[in-house]
Amino acid sequence: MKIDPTVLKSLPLFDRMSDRDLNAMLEHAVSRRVMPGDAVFEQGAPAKSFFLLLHGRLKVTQVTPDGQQIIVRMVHPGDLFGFAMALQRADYPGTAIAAAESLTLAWPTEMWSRFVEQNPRLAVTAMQTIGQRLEEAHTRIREMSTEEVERRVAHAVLRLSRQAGKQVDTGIRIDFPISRQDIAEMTGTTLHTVSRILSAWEARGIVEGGRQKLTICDPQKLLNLADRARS
Amino acid sequence: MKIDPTVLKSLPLFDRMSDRDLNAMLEHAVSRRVMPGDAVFEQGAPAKSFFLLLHGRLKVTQVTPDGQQIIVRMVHPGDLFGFAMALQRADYPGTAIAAAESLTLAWPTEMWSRFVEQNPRLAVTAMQTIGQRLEEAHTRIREMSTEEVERRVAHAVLRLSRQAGKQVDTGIRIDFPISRQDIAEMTGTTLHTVSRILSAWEARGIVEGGRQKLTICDPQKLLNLADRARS
DNA sequence: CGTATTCTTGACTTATATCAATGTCGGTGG
DNA sequence: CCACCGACATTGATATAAGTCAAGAATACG
Repeated sequence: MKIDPTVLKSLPLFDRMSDRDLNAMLEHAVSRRVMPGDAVFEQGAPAKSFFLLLHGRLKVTQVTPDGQQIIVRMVHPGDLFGFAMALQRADYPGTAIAAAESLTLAWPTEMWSRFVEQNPRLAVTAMQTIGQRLEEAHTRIREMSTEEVERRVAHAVLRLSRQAGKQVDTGIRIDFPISRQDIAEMTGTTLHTVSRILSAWEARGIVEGGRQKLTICDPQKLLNLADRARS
Repeated sequence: MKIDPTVLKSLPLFDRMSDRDLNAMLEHAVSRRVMPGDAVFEQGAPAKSFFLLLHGRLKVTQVTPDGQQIIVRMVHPGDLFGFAMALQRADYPGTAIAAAESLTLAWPTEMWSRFVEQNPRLAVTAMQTIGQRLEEAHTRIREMSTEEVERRVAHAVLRLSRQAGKQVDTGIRIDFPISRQDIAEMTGTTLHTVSRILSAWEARGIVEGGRQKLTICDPQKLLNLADRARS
């Protein structure tokens, strides 16, 4: 595998790791390019590997028994994903699909406990990562319990702009293709409602929409919507 | 501290630990009795300790900036709780309140990393614990996104009966005082709606209510409500 | 007992889903 | 290069689940 170790070194997850350990890890890694719409792994499949996203953007989805889909989270460059073994289960709880062309690094599941036991520091860092994810999940539960749809969408869009925002001339552009349906699945609503909300915002000059595109023109107004109730 | 090590030994979290390590941990532990309504720690307070619940029942709550409360999770005997340090934060993200008289064991936060580094096995187990919690959170998000209130309440009640159910003559009784308001805060709805739902179920012989009481008489019917949509 | 929670129930309102068209974009192939 | 197709988006009309408002009743507790 020809992966530049300095790329990994820049990630908080690995920055405390020695060069020797890092190279040992890379020895076992397999990289793979994933095209938009392709799955890295599927819900329910045996968890043969765990992954690191080097470049691109993934969405992790789950489908309910009756066929409804939700987006569990977005995976951004530098994120570990698909470590089902940490959850003590043999299969992946969700499906990881590329939203944009992506580059992943994969390790065999068996290596996880070896790496962790050899390198307790990695264990601590990994735990903090899951902890953060748990906190994000609680935030989402809190929002879904207490906020009406418009505020939830405002929060979701603001998060996206922080995690995947790219400065362009008219504002901050979400840097990967995202549909109304996607936003609906992230906030627990329908694409119709999202469409109406974004249309209203566009009329007020807060955002600029488009087919699988979204640009935030006035982050301040969006923050107001998200924080104070009923504007 | 006079705590019987065999009690801890029976918990999955500690069963692989040597007697020596276990005793070393207990050396630093402080036990405390908590009366119903009392808080073990408060949201936003500095995370001085992490805890283990030996006996009783706690609810972990969060309040939103505008004063609405939600129940993040219930803590059952044997559960670790309040380990904010794993989330890499210095304060508690929620408040832990005793629902019934409880007995907790507390360690100073600083000890966590020491224990973990001395005992990698503990790290792995702890990570699995957080992982399970993450999965529970995702389940809740999925339910809140796709299910109507009655099914969510059904799922919540079934979970309670699994985690805190006690066989009594008329069915399975939730073994701690729980109000309609509590169930509402666990499912993202209002106490009115919960009350109506429980009344309807009582009329159908599925449950038996009461002030801060709840008994499941017909788990099968409840499962039907939870699984199949619109009965 | 009386006082304070907790619970129930009815009437009304509203946010949001659902149903149903129609419009628009962007890529593919003729 | 244009035309067409499929995916995505918009928007109106209507339905409805669940929230809000408002009393009252039941239960526990001091």
